[in-house]
Amino acid sequence: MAEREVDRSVSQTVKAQLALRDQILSGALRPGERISELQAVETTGASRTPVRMALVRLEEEGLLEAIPSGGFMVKAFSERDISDSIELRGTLEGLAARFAAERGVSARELEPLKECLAAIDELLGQVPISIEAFSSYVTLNARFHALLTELSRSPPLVRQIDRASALPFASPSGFVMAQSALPEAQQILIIAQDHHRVVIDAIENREGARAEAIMREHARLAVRNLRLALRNRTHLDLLPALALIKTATD
Amino acid sequence: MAEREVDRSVSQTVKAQLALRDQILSGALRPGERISELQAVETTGASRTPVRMALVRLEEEGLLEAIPSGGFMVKAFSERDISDSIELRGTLEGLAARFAAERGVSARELEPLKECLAAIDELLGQVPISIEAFSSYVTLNARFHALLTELSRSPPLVRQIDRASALPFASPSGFVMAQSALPEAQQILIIAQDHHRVVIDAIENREGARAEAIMREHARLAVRNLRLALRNRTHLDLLPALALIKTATD
DNA sequence: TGTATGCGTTATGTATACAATAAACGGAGA
DNA sequence: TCTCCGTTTATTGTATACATAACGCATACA
Repeated sequence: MAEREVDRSVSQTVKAQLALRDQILSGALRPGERISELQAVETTGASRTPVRMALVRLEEEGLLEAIPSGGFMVKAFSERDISDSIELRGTLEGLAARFAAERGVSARELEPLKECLAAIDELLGQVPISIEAFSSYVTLNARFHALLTELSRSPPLVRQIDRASALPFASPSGFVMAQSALPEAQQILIIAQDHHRVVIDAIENREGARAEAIMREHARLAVRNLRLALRNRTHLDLLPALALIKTATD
Repeated sequence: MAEREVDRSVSQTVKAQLALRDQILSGALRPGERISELQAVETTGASRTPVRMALVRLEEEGLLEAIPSGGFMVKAFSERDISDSIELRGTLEGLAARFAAERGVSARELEPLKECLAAIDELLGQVPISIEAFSSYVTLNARFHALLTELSRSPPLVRQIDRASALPFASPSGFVMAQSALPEAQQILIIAQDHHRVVIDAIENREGARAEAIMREHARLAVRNLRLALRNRTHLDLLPALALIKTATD
């Protein structure tokens, strides 16, 4: 046996999955590129079995695509794939918000969301917003969306929203990051924050339709601004942007 | 090596996945039950590696749940999980219908859908509907929904809808089957068929909002009737019903 | 010169052996 | 008799060997 350094604190499968995801998101593996198992074994430090398990998981996650003749390749996404994914996610979050409103949420359950809201308000108070504050915003925003999703009390829906977020740009953190280069960034964040406030209000008042509508609008804002960001920075390759997101959210 | 009968026409992984799914859907493996790899190896005829791959895929599919200490168990679903999944699916199909309407669909692309429609009309002409005709209906209905989904021209959305259908009752075939025991079954099918007709019309006339609304209504009909079916047959355990569906759709 | 065929190389699919961990059982002590 | 701890056993996680199929290259023939 090769003197492989084995880290026992985490399973080899998980280790391999994280390592490979990193490689994909960082652009080390380019879209369309075939992934060699042996190469993956070398770069991840795991052996072939866990590597294969990781590859299967990443395929189900949507980052990889099975090649009919065998093996996997990194999936390539068009701009439209990504904007569709954002809208898709918004639709699901809309459903979650409606469920929350219709099923009722206690004041106690809304507390953490309001804390998020307040924390974001504080960040947005700074003009102009610093890069560190922006990074905090990304984290808080992701937390807000996760908490909101949970309010639906619907495990299948929560699961589906998690899956829909696999495409990184579809995540709330993702689109926000894409906008960060724009001078209008702060205005966008202020509008998004208003959406957050409205959805909470709608849920408190048990207005399901309103809660749903605002989340869908929230996603449409994201799509519009993704388009804007891509237009303003024509050189912005999606993949490096993904790497940026990863750094910011970790 | 044991004299294992190896079927080379299909990969062992796929074979194991199909076999295990059958076991879950047929009720041979009950919800909450832990799946033993060794047992799965015996029942599927594949060896441990492909069995494990199949287990990972089924987990991602939502039929299995990973046990923290290792291994997998069959996931259990509440009635609400299932009705939520149906509504979830309806929401996604609504988005697909809207995309189709907004993005435009040629008459040629609508042709197969209209053929489906006509074939279903013919089946519904019989009063009362026979069990064989009902079985054909289930197949045609599933085909209609699949074709409709494709019209969205959005790979991420198609993928997500496929995933949402993993919970068998969430599939159009599923809920229909659950209703089959009811005397009102035929009336329900007639209403559903009307929905199908309306969504085609809306797409043809590029009325995105109307196309979306009718698909969501379609799902709500399904939820109402699932509830009704479950109430009328209190002894109806969900799992045996799944077995019924499987038989009908194969 | 272009194409087709065959062989060799390489990578994937599969099987199984080994290691490590968690559960179950039994025994001993309070 | 109940509880706690140790041992045993079973099951999962990992590694690797083997089989098989695909790809590429080279050579020969048209």
